Order: sequence, then C-alpha cells, then structure tokens
Amino acid sequence: MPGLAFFNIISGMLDPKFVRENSQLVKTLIEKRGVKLNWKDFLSLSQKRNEILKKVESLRFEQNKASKEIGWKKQEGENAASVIAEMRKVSDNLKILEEELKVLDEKVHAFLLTVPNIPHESVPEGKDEEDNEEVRRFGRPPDFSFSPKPHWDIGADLGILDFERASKIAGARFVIYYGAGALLERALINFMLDVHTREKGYREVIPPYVANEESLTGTGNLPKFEDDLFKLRGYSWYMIPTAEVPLTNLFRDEILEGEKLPARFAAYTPCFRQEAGSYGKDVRGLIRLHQFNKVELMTFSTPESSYDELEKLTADAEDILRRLDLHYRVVALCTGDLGFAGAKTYDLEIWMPHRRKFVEISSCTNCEDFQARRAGIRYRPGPMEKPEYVHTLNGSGVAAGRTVSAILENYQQEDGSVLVPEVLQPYMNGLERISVP
RNA sequence: GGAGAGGUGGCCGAGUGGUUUAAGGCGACGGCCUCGAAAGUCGUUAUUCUGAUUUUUCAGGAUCGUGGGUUCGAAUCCCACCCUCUCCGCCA
Repeated sequence: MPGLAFFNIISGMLDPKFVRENSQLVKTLIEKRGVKLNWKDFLSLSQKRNEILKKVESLRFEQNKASKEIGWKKQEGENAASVIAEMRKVSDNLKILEEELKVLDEKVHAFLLTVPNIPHESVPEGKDEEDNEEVRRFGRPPDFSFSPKPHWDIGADLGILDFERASKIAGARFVIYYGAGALLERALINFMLDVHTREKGYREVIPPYVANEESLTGTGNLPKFEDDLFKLRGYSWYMIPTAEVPLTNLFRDEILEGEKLPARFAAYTPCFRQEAGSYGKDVRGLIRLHQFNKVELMTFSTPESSYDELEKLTADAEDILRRLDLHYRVVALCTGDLGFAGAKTYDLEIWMPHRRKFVEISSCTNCEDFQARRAGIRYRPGPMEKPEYVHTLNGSGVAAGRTVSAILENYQQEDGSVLVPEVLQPYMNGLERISVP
C-alpha cells in the first residue's frame, strides 16, 4: 500500500493547513518580499487533494472492516469467497485513487517548498538593500594621514596573501595565506570560539563539512538554491555553504525536552559556495571566495523567547567586533532583502577604509519555525504535553576571512605594516605588528 | 574492498500472512496507601493527517529504517536502497 509518509513527515515549510485556510493573508505577507506565486493553482490542487483523501480514507475503512471479517470467517472454516471477490474491486478502485492522491500530494508539497518564510511584523518594508534600516553603530572610521591601501595590496606587500598561486592550484576566487597571515586567520577563529564557548553559553561543535539532500532541504538551500552549492560528483553529498546546515540538522526529526532550550552551539567550519551570478562583484580580495572560514552560532529556542535570543545572538557576534575595536553598524534587513528562510535578520556591516563602505560580515537570523517544520525539529514544553516546533536562529560569529580583510585595512600603517589588535596578540605568540619582510 | 548480523513506540524487547486493535518490561505522569517518603497497588502514557465538536473530546486514515511489489488483507513474504554493529583487509 503506497504510503503518504512523505507528506506527513515533512510538511511544507509553512503549515499547509494554515496556508490553505489563510491563503489571502499569507499571499499578502509573502508579496511584501516582492515574491509572486501561483496561489490559485495551489488552492485548487489542495482542495482536490482533500476530496480524494476523504474518498481514500472511507474505502480503506471498508477494507479494514472486511479484512477482519474474512479472517474471522476463515478461522471458523466458513467460505469467504464472496467477500473477497467484492474486496478485490474495492482494492482495484483504491489503487487508482491512491495514485491520484500521491500525484496531488507531490504537487502541493513541491509548491510549499518554494514559498519563502513570512516576514516578522517588525521587519521594515522595502524593495532591496537600499531600504534596509540602520539600527546602531559602533566606533568611527580610522583617520589616515595617507591614502589607505586595499587589503589585497597590503596582503601581497606583506607576503601573507597570494591570490595568483591560489588560482594556479584551484582557480579564481581562492586564496593562500602564509606565515603571519595564516596565523592571523587561525588566531581569529580561536579567539571567536573562546569568547562564544567560555563567556556566551555556546557549545562547540565540529560537524561534517558535507551534507546530504535531506539536510539541505531542511535548511531551505534545496530545492531552490542548488546553483550556489558544490555537489560531489558521483555522490548525493554537497559541500556545506555554511555551518548552519549541519548545525540546524543536528536534531532533525527529533523531539527535544523543553528544559534543554535554549540550546546554543558554535562551530568553526570552512564554507563552500559557487557564487554563481556574482561574476562582476568583489573580484579582488577576501570578500567573495569559493572557500572561506567562518565561526557560526546556532540557537534552538522556544517560540516565546526566540526574539530575545535573536538580540542575544546579534549582540554576541557584535561583541567580537567591539573587542577587535572595528567600526561597524547593525542593519535590519527589509522585506525585499530578507533571505528565503528568515523571518527577521540583522546584518553586521564592517567599515572597509579603501572602499569607504560598510561590508557585511555577519548575518543573524530568526527563522522561527520555518526550518524546524521542514526538518522536523520539535520540543515538548512539559511532560505529557504536545510537541511543538522549535524556533531556529543562526548567525555568523563572524566570518574570519572578511575580518582579516577589515583588520588589514583598518590597522594598516603608513610604512606598510599592520598592527595586531590587542585581544589577538595572545593568540599570535605575542606578535604586535605584521611588518614588511 | 570482502564476509556476516541487525533496524519494531521515550528506552529495552516479543512478534514468520487474518481477535496484533503491536505482548511484556523499564522510565515518566496521576490516584490510592503514608505524618511524609520509599515499597506496594490501580490507572494513564507515541507521532501525524482528515472530518465533526469546539478548547474538551469523538469518529476514521496513516506510521514497525526508506521506497516499490505480491495479496481481499503485510511489522510478517519478494525486490531495491539507506543506516548501524561484528570480523577480515587497506589506510591518516
């Protein structure tokens, strides 16, 4: 008997019942993102699906009843041939309807997988990044008595960054770090992990750097954004684009105890992205690479406290930049700039002196129950109570490569050397300055 | 890579075609007992969908690793895949 398991276990991203019963509201909210979808077809499909489901269920009821009767008759040694003949017809009929139902279920589910999350009411409305709202700022741009160099020139002059040889080994959009540059990147990763795990209540995780299709569907990267992922040839594995993928899937298809929430995790991983469609952008330097290092923060929360957790997560990521004494600002993404799975996102943007611009260095997002629903992550509020979906939050805490570029540019000196931020010196064997060789 | 064993509810574990409507146990929750607790005892104890009722239930469907197949009927039989464990080989 063909099951409906796939519809039952992985519901859509949004609650299918809620979408069906409030389609007008959902449509309006989704359209704030500037996304248009074919709601009419969805509604008629969904309605049709329920009609067929009712028919299938009543036929199965009949079948179950008759089945018991046949068993009972056979045990008594009676002849059950007439009932069996009748049930054969029911069974044939059922097979046709079940096939129809399966097709409809797949269509409804496929539609729901393409619907993005509903933005939180506090998210500013807008078309694109121009409409994002600045929330706060820290520090101010450094004063230079000379014209500041871009970080790729600084790195090349110091002999710590090498883009040319990286492209020989791998290709464009890769980098090699040498000596103090490699040490700086490593020091940053250790510094960030130490702050988050010792002071902020996150548990360190080293996850796999590849993930399967189920995991990437759970986070919302599949099926819509396959083009940005590297797939391993001959395997159903993908290189992770962020540690958010393995971390979110830690508890896929599990029911957590309510007392264990909020559960906070921090993971350092490399991240791998195709960056398809960004050919002209950020072609130089450490800003946009196919492989980069990142410390990721992840929180599983109850629905009640998830927005408090978003503030905490953002503040924890910010604290890294504060301790490095880097000028940054916090921006609330508008409806049009919000990512697929996000209900609300704060971006942390770091000041880059050469470009005289802020550049994203962290993105802190509350996905509410969107990912949890796709990935089946629930919690039990109390003993004997019904399970509910958790809220998932993630944020970079922060991107290591971009931080290196910010340090090089903001801490550069007229003689070409770069001062090491004080908090990093213990992580770099006391090194205070990276000098021209 | 070779050989073998296995996957059943929160956990352990029985179940080789039809009163299995998944036994039994552990744990958890509640009642009784008690000054209180332990012990004892009685009861409750999965998830999910549809529809009624409406906030408390009721009726029905699905779920025994996943997906197919055989059958009037599958946890049980057949096929494919996934995962776990044991032994051997190779390897950081």
